Amino acid sequence: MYDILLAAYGRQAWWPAQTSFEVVLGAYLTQNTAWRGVERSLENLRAAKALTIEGLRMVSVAELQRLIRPSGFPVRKSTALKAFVEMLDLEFSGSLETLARLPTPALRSRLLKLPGVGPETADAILLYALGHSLPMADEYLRRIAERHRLLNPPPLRTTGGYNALIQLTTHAFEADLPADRAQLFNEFHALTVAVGKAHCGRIARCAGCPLAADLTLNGVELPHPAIRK
DNA sequence: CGCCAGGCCGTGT
DNA sequence: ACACGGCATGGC
Repeated sequence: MYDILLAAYGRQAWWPAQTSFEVVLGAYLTQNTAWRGVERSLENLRAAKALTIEGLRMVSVAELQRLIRPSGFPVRKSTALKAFVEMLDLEFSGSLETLARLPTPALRSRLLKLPGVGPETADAILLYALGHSLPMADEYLRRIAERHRLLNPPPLRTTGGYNALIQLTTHAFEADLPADRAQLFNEFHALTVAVGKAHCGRIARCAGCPLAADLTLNGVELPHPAIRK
């Protein structure tokens, strides 16, 4: 599946951001939101000099809500972002580098305690902003696993479903060297989003999907119907 | 106009 | 643990 997607879409060079902190902001803002809107919010933040830790610390919540409006849920997301900066200031001397020094399991646990941070946001921050090597999943991978019957029972939109997808990805890359795995996890998720945006929405658009024709598991070809869920 | 988007949270069972 | 509805905005 990795090879098929890489051949179809090429290297994705994720995460699309200039700084690690910008990755964090994007990870929050893209929750259940089209990336286009996130780009507009990030532009607003950039223009307001609020794209840095210091900048975000200084901006008022009301102003922050106005700036991130294009990516939706302004009340929840502004509160969550302020909480992230507060944690950074109180526990990690306001430094992402300090935060990144925690061992992966402790760091993940800490992130999950933050308001507005669930499994996907935590793992995106770990993998793309803090340089930790770990597999991650998202709604697109969940749909792919469901529609191509990669898991039995099919993964649900719950913590259990998310963990099942993480295990599946871990096993799939088991044979690869640890040094390569970070890059493979990085690229695989980016490719998942690439195919997801094109073909794996709530309503599947199978026409032209590189997975629909080629993906086989245990010798069984796995085209999927345009189911809706 | 209706449906959708790179989730997460509170409540009820 | 899981089901379900709410959270908000802009694009198509």
